[in-house]
Amino acid sequence: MSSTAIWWIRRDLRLADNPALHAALADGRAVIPLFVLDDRLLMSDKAAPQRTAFMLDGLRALDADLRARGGQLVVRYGQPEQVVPQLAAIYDADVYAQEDVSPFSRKRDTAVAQTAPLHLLPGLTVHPPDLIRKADGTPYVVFTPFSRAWKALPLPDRTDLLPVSDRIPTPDGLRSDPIPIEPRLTAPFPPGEAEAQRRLADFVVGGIGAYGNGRNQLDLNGTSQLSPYLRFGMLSARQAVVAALEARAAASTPTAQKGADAWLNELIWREFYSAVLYHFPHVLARSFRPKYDAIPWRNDRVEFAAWCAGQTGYPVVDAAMRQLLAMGWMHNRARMIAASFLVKDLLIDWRWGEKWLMQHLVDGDPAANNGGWQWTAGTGTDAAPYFRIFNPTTQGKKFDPNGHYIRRWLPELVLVPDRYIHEPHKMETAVQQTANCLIGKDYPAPIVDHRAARERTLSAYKAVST
DNA sequence: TTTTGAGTTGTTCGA
DNA sequence: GTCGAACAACTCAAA
Repeated sequence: MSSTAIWWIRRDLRLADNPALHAALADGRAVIPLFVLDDRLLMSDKAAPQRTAFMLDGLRALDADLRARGGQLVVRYGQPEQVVPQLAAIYDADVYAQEDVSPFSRKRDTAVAQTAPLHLLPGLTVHPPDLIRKADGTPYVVFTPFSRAWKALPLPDRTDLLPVSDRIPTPDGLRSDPIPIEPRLTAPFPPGEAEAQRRLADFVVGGIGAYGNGRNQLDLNGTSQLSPYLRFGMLSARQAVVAALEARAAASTPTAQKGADAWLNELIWREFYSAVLYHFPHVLARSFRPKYDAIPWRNDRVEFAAWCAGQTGYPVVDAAMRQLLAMGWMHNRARMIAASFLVKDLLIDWRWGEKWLMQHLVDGDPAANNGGWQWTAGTGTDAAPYFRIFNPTTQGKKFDPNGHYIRRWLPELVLVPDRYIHEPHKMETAVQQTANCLIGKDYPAPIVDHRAARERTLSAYKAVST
């Protein structure tokens, strides 16, 4: 056996609980921690500058962690199909990597495996996506039975988490290309494994107990905000699930138990949509259910631009879209409201919204993002019935009752009185002047009438669903 | 193979 | 203001 192995890093920017790194280190081998910067991904039309910047800074953090253990990160520009086999040949090294589910990754890995000894290991999800199947061998397409089957499999506990090695030696003399610098919105999500662990610990102590209801409230920080870290594997899915299970076991009140259960459920949704993409890769291009590809989308470019910019005249929708631009992240409830508005009020193809979010989300994950959009559009697995159309005003009143979320992201509405905060266009002229918010000038009137838009969508969907 | 119960996240209407 | 029913059937999972 060669004395060197390659740990090919993709979505596992961590040292702890890392099956690929663990396998590479077996038998005391030196390890080449390799990251290939692939222009096909960096320049893809679904790439996001914010996500790339988060990843690049995450690589810098990983490099520092490796150097503290006698190693270093090796970065190469190029295509893995060339870079990985070349390096493997030079060092006579086996290659270990965490298996991914996207069609791009699977095709790439199949190609690499032609010319390099590639070993794919689990870790993206707790249970490998092809493992959970119905009795007849076909994959689940409904969440609840999937989650039952998922929970029925052996679940990890703390002793299953792989430890970090003290020494991760890298052979001398390896060239590493410089990690590019991309401007990053600094505040919201400092990258790195240590930060991910801190946040997980904080959430388990301070947030998970109230997660059950708090996660839906737009004006609270009730979500875990761990998604960017899960996206790049700075936190492993297994670490998150262990934390959820432990929190559930330690819960002293029904509310706390409910909170832990709710978070575990969200993590299982992540596993579900990973499995859906694995088994049904066509969902990235088309509706899961083909009949919905016939919906006559209006695809009005002016309205799409208004949605992207947060200028629809529906405050909660606009706050959501501005939060996305400002943070590279959006509250989960806000994602549903904004998505429902695009698809069912504007009747714009869900793929347009899916792409826009991928272009801006730090946590943008093809499987979860696609699953969420197809759910909202009613075109996917276990999707919302098409007649379930969010009322943006009602949603705002319910989940942001005092307008704190709206005012945080829409400064032009700061002085609008509470009673108008969800419907600013109903202010009389005098109130507009007092609030320093003229409708049509400082803030738009609604670009569609919700009631009419709802009827329009119901008939469009009805026409294709029979 | 057939049957039966069930299915993330809502809204509107009318009593 | 609050409540239950209707929305519109359909597909899936499992017995």
